[in-house]
Amino acid sequence: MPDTIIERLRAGGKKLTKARKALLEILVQSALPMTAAELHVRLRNAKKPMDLVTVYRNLAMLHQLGLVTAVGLHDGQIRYEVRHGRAHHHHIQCRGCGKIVDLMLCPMKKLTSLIEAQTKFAVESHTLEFFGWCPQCR
Amino acid sequence: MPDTIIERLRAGGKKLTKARKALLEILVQSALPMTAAELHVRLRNAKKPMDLVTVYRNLAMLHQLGLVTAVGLHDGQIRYEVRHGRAHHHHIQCRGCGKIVDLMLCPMKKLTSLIEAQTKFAVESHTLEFFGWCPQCR
DNA sequence: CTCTATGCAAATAATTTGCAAGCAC
DNA sequence: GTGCTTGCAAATTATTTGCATAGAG
Repeated sequence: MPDTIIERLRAGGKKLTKARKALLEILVQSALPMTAAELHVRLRNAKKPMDLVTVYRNLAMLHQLGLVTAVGLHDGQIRYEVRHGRAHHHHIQCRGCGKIVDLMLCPMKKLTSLIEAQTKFAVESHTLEFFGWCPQCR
Repeated sequence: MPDTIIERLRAGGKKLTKARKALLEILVQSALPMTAAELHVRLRNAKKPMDLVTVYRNLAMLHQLGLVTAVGLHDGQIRYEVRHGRAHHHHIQCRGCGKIVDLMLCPMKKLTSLIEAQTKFAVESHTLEFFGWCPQCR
């Protein structure tokens, strides 16, 4: 778990509790974005049970500090993944089995300024997700 | 309300009830994607009240027929907009007031084939949403 | 007349809030 | 010790399901 995450927690006035450390460890090791419920189960399996409510609160806090990214795939659940130390990227999810795969590309850079000129919005972030059928499901 | 929407309803074995017609009229006239709750209120205001449950069922049905598109902006609600007769596009939403603006652009065409080659997925659709601050809120 | 559509009640699922006790610093 | 954290219970919000009646074709 990179030191900077802990530093940025502290910079935000947050404490590194045992529970929080366990959650961060799982999240850092996960290659793919996870839901609160998934984290809840993984914490229980790791013998570090944490109330689901606390998982939600920690994810919201980490999101506010900008340490995790919220990923909204269209199954009605919000997933989170650690942002620190990872290149900005997007995902593709299989319509059949729900599998998620990282896409290490993002063509949005140039578009952002175009959109800012067009709408006068100050663009802060974007989401880009693909949906389709994985090799096993098609 | 374009005839083709009604034709495609019928082609799907669906009936054009008064309630459904009122819902479609509001949805067609709306420039921006709407939630089930918003539609419920608008129908009530238009003196064509429809149970919220029925709104959900109609939106799900229209989505299955491919007549509406689901837009997932990150505030925990699904919005729908009529797809028929509109160019494929995306949205930007203000972090402050929640305002949504259409973006008439989509740079995904070339990317799709790149992603299909990279992941072996058959890409079916994608979502692309921007978030930022509108002129009034920044 | 047949089958879909609707309303109402109730059930789920995801997420949030209130409050008292616990732990990090 | 002081204030952020956590767990537990309960409340909210979004959405879905069951069932009997109403309406379209």
